[in-house]
Amino acid sequence: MLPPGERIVTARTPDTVAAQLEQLILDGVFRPGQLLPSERRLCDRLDVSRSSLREGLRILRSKGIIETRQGRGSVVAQLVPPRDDNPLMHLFRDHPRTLYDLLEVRALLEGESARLAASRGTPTDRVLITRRYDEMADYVAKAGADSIDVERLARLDHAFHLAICQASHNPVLVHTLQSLTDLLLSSVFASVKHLYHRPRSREMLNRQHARLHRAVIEGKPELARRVALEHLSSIGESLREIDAEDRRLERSAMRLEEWE
Amino acid sequence: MLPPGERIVTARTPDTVAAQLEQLILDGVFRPGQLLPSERRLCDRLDVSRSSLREGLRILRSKGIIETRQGRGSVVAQLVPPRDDNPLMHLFRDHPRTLYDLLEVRALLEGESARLAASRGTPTDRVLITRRYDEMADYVAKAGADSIDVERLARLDHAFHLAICQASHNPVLVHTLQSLTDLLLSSVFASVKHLYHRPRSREMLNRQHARLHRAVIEGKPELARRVALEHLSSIGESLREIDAEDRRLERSAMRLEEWE
DNA sequence: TGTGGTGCACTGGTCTGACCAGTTGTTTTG
DNA sequence: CAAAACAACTGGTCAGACCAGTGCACCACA
Repeated sequence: MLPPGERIVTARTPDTVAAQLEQLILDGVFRPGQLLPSERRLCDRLDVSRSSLREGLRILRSKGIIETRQGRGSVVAQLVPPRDDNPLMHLFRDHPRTLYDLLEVRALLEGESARLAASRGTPTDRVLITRRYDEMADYVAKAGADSIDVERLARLDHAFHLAICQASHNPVLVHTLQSLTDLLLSSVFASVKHLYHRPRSREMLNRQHARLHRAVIEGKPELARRVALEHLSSIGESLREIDAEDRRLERSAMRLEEWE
Repeated sequence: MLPPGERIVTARTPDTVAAQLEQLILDGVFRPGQLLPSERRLCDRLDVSRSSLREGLRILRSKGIIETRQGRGSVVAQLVPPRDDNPLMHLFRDHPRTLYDLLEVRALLEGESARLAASRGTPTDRVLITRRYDEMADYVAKAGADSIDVERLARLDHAFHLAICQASHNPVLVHTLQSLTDLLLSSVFASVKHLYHRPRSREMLNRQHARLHRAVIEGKPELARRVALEHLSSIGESLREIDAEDRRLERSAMRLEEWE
């Protein structure tokens, strides 16, 4: 019996081809700028068909490891593809205030996304949005107030908002909002978790989600936008409150340390 | 548009296959979680050999856009960002329709940025904005209509908008807008250039810049926002005109009905 | 003695058709 | 009725052919 979720799969030929060539490049056998052997030669050498070899090369090409020109051959790329560590991460480290700037931008985008979803959303979109909403509402209703799995709730919450955004039918909007959300979660997930822990905040979120869901489903663009804006701005306020409390705790902890 | 220094090369079959399938996914013809038609069927439909089609699928697979299992088929991936770098960046490139989605989001952000600049901008901000505006206006006035260096004008234009955005005092907004602008310029710089080449568009841009500048400097947030929105939407219209004039409607050949 | 054209031997790009190997639903069989 | 066998898909791989660019050696002409 195989472990659930994990699936043993025989390594595909193109993947092993790519891995072997990558290793050769790492080992310095093929150096940057150097011309690789021709495809036919590589087939012989690695003992695979040309189709599989070509798919393997395709993998390396889309990683930016080699560059290919017809009639010429494939060369090992000179530059390592640029890394994308997000410059905003640094901002968060040094300036907590950035969190509220982030919420400001997210509010703008969430608002527009809700507005577009209400005006452009297809029946299919509405079914999906409602499904996400029900999953979230059901979980909140069924789980006792104490036994709530905050991580799971956060995922359901996120899925709901994502469904709305996708109904806007603007991939750029989806992507931009997604990356801001990732940024938010990766930097201050701990704070966001507190939102779900406090009964008062949780009830507020529930009410707002219900209103947002209704506005979108009933096709009321301006209302949807306004509700989304309020939603985000009250999240901001709650985070401010939590922040203020944390500070108080921190101060008292510091005072405690001084005496120990 | 190709990155500078890149040769113009006839589009390879697997690349166009990947681009076509990406477009269909973006259009919602194939939705996340859905099973794609089988490779043989896709070959027939796209009129390419199975080898080329498979290389095309390989491209999508290495971008994380589809997942494939032997004997089962290929499904559109559920999760959008499984990768460390921005996978959708690839998806956006070379898809003309996405351009207008991009402009839609940019309009939203530019509008808010102008509004905030008008309401939060400090005297220093206004001096800087005015300086950028004057540089741009002076250049347009001095240069004869024929002898305009479009690249330089585009830089001045961009600097003006950036100054306004920075006056919003929201680093997240600056960063988000900046990255969308980069995406825009790197993908369709050629089209954008045309805007400056046409006297009619250029005069329109000048007028709108003047009005935007005035609204921000005089501290009229709502006016500034509205002017910025109009600015972006008329850019969109002009690009649509250029696109329509320029060429090829053949892209709409493949649409939903054919796949059902 | 250059020098420009021409051809050939490479390179990758694409197509065809065959067979192997998993998956899944149906049919047969105990 | 359940389990085994089958059939009809799916993707995975292979071999061989031909097309299309590239670059170099060679040769004829100035």
